[in-house]
Amino acid sequence: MSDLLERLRGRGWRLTSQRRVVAEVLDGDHVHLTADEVHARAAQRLPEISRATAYNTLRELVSLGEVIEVSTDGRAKRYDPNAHHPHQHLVCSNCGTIRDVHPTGNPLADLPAEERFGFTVSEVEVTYRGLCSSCA
Amino acid sequence: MSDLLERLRGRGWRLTSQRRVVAEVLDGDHVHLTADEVHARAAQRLPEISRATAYNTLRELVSLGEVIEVSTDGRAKRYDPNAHHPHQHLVCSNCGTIRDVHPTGNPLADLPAEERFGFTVSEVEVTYRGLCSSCA
DNA sequence: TCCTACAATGGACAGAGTCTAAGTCAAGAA
DNA sequence: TTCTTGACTTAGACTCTGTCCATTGTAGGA
Repeated sequence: MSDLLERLRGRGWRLTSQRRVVAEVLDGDHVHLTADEVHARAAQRLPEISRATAYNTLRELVSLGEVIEVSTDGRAKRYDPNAHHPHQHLVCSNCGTIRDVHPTGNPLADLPAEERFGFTVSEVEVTYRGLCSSCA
Repeated sequence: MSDLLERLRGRGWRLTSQRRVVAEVLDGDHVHLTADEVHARAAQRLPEISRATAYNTLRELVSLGEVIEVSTDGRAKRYDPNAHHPHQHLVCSNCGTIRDVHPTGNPLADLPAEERFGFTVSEVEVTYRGLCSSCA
């Protein structure tokens, strides 16, 4: 994630302390925080940061392709910094824990032409659900 | 869908006019209405029906396994009455149109044991995204 | 150092969904 | 048929998530 800031600067992103802490909070594997969680953690380091700024920064990171927006439960969207390694998600139906997973196969190839209804299909999103070891 | 009411009665569901119109509204293929759309259509037939009742009835139909809850866009959840025929969804990224599709293959088998992190995986949800013929 | 365009703030607002207290009614009992 | 009662419905307040806007602040170039 440290090179994220480099990449952003390279794209002409104005680097502010707020944007820096938001980017820092989104560092690591299997990170899937909600916007409010991102804001709360950012506020631990930079108490003045506003909710709107957290939301704005997340939206920009998503549109820059640096972070993926995931909504696995119809509640708050979650933000996944693992945007440069294609993956899918495994979600615990009980506690909501999310893990990044890498299934084999290519689900796009599994959708026959007669099942495409004239759509130009470009993306597939797969969500596995079940119980994690703690909840089982 | 007409036998849905039979099944519900068989389960001891108290059959009210409100529940009947909600069930009737959810009839057909490729039906993916939001809760508010369900309420609006139900209200055309039964003007007094309240929003809370529409929400309650949908929640019950979901927990009875008669209707599937789908959230393809992080906005309002949609309700899919096609619960007894396993299928996945194809969504237009532009206009939001949803179609039921039937991919070949078994995505559950594509998740190797070492990628399951101790989870008991029971379900897979696949969402194909792209542009429909009108939006392309 | 100074400027200024871009970013941050905070509070109002909006959409989706839940909750509650009070009123109503379906369906079994008599 | 009428009565009774617990389940169902209602309206509106409330919560949660997210967006918008007018104002204030500041990063970074000249």
